[in-house]
Amino acid sequence: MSSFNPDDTLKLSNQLCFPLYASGKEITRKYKPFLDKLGITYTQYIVLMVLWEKDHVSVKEIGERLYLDSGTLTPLLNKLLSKGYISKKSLPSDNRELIISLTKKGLELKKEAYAIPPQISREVKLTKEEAQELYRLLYKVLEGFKDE
Amino acid sequence: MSSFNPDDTLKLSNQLCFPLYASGKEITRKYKPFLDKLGITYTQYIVLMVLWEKDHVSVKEIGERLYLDSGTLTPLLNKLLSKGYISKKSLPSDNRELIISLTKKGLELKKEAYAIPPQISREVKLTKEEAQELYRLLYKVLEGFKDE
DNA sequence: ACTAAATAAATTGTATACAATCTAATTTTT
DNA sequence: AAAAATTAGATTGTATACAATTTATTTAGT
Repeated sequence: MSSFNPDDTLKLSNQLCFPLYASGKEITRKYKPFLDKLGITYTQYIVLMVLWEKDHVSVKEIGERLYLDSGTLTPLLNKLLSKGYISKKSLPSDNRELIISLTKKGLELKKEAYAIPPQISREVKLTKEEAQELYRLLYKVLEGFKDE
Repeated sequence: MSSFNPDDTLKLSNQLCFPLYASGKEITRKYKPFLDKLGITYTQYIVLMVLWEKDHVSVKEIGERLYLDSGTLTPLLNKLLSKGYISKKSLPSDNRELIISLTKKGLELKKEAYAIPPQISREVKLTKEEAQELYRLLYKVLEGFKDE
């Protein structure tokens, strides 16, 4: 019978946080070789994914979708702007809001991105059922964080 | 019957990568208020966790354990050094290796860290079974990445 | 023993992240 | 309507991350 040892709670192997942190970091690293070919980073890629799904959105909405704040998004959007993938214009009805839109070049990049997700999936060694369960649990964690 | 639409693969909601990335980011953010009280960051905390579990390890071993490279660890270890939590000395049998050890202050910090994991667990709205399954799946992802 | 290859950290350069603060614009209160 | 509160982005400062390169040391091959 093993009794409770407070030391155990501080072992990496007993923490959910560490594998979450590490797998998040490692999976984005897996994207790098593919995204390098497109000349964008992972964070730039997910910003474009938001826009590919729904064009003309505010910085605030992008941030809410991706859990990123303006300190990250402002310089990142400037990079996407200078690369010619997006354009900015302020919302006439509320000049505080900055609306981000895809340029033709930004929209065309989507075609090149199609091939990436299946290649990443292949590197994730999970069955379809496991991947679905992981997906469900991760969103449950994320949703749970929103409350407090 | 819905036919396959290549657009769907590029939706955030269809990607495992995004919730991995986001939950990793968000859970470390949850640690911040607790770690602020100790005056350390999340990455510094997991480096200390490695040392609390096994003292006197090389930079390389810390990096392997945490999936971090020297570009991240070197400046971070210098911060822990200047805060007085660790000491450095090179391995006599191989001067390339830098051995990191806890100071008394670094060891004592462990007592203050005990209380943190249970408080984070409380914010993760998963049942014990779900948390275990998530843990298993995340490590399966991480292990799968090691191969290639 | 001597050179080539390999290894461990440090360094350099680029790109996030995010808290905290600031600024401008809009809304709410009074 | 004027003042106060709120909101959206931008800015500032600190701390990761990591690829690529460099340096010092060690090991392997001849």
